[in-house]
Amino acid sequence: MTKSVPNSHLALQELRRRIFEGDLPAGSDHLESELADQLGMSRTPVREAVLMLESQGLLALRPRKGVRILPVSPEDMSEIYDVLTELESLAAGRAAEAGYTQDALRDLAQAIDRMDAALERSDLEIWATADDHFHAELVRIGGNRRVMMIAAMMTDQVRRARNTTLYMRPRPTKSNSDHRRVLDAILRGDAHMARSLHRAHREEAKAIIIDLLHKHRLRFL
Amino acid sequence: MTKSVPNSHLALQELRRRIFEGDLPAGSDHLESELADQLGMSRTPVREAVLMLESQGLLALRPRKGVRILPVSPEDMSEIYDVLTELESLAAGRAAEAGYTQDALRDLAQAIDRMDAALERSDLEIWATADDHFHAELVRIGGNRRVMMIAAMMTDQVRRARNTTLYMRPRPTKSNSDHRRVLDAILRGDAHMARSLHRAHREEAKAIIIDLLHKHRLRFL
DNA sequence: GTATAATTTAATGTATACATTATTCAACGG
DNA sequence: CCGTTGAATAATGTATACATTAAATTATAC
Repeated sequence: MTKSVPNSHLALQELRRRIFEGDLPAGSDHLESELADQLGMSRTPVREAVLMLESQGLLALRPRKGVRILPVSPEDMSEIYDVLTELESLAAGRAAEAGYTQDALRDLAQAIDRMDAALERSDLEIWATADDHFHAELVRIGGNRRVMMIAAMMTDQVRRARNTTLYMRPRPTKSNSDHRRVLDAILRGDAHMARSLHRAHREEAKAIIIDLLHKHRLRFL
Repeated sequence: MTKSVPNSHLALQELRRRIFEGDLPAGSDHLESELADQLGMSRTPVREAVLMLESQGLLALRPRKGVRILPVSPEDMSEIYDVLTELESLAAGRAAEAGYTQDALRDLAQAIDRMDAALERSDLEIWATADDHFHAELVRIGGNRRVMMIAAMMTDQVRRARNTTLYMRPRPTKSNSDHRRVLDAILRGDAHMARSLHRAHREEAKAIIIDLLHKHRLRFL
């Protein structure tokens, strides 16, 4: 028995994958009919997927010119990191106030452990995956569904850029100790400390990335 | 010559209007075909509009049951106000850093004046419109397009609820003096002060509204 | 009378044909 | 030769017909 998953949903997934993996490069244009052909379905579900992706800021519909996969400029990165800084800090504070048990925070702790281990082996891919997980989980336990949704959206928008800069930046050892201190503050229920620690963490990350983009003259990704 | 505005765009506008004005009440269900009939167009553009509205959090698609106009619960209000608090405070700080001239801030100042005048006459509708304008303009001069988009989305989600609570809450005189102090901090270029003043302003507003909802046993709006 | 299975129904999901319109390219006039 | 106009073109926007499928309803067995 084949479970019924709508084509529009498949199109959404597949287009997202192609954007993140670079099969649809930043700045490239594509006709609805081309995409439909490639995905083996009609324009209708593709169009629906494209509308979703537009509202998520991953591409732009340019009438008569096709859909453009949106590049991410340094200014975009700055905007996105600013939003993430504010909302994740809020989440960190709220998580601290919520009084989670150590057990409920195990997922966070394990993500940090994976980051440490990955860093030992200099496996930046694994490190990045665990880092993403840490931030997503932090936002989740913050308990605000809208913050979750917005943070996921912002993270998606920088995903490609992140892959590019990952191997340029210095080894993120400081990042790991930051994470531990944030987790510790949450465990102790120190909301103010969790907030400000995480804010500082994000602001540093932003500064490093933006600096990197300028140094390497990366006008967009 | 007839200006060419796509039906899907008309549908979006008109559905938004009907949601905000209560023609499509919170919690009500509607079939795509009904909406299409009412709007005098086929299902296709209506469907596209509905997908947009779903991604903006105004309605939910419930397969086989029609689209549901999403009610806003006190928990939703709390989430939304938290997001607005963080992002508008960021905007206030950034606006202060940007070093705007008095002239560039005229729009903000005028909005405050309109609020004062409206309050004199106890015209809460006008006051609310000017208040919306103040917050939107504040976010605009904050210079982060993503913050603008998110703030607009959150504001849309509480628009209906706001209309309901507007006449329940005490006269927002404190609100006006808050606004003046925020504007003053921005003018002086005091980012830290602008941030914390606006944060306090929003946190107070949140507390008042949430309290009101509980007192009046308003489980959703 | 109740529970289960089969059938009907009604709504969405999808394909396709068509309408509309911005762009392109060519013809024409200056 | 350049600019303007107008037809051709190609893409999106829209309507509609159809396929699919979850829900409702009926029929049937126990």
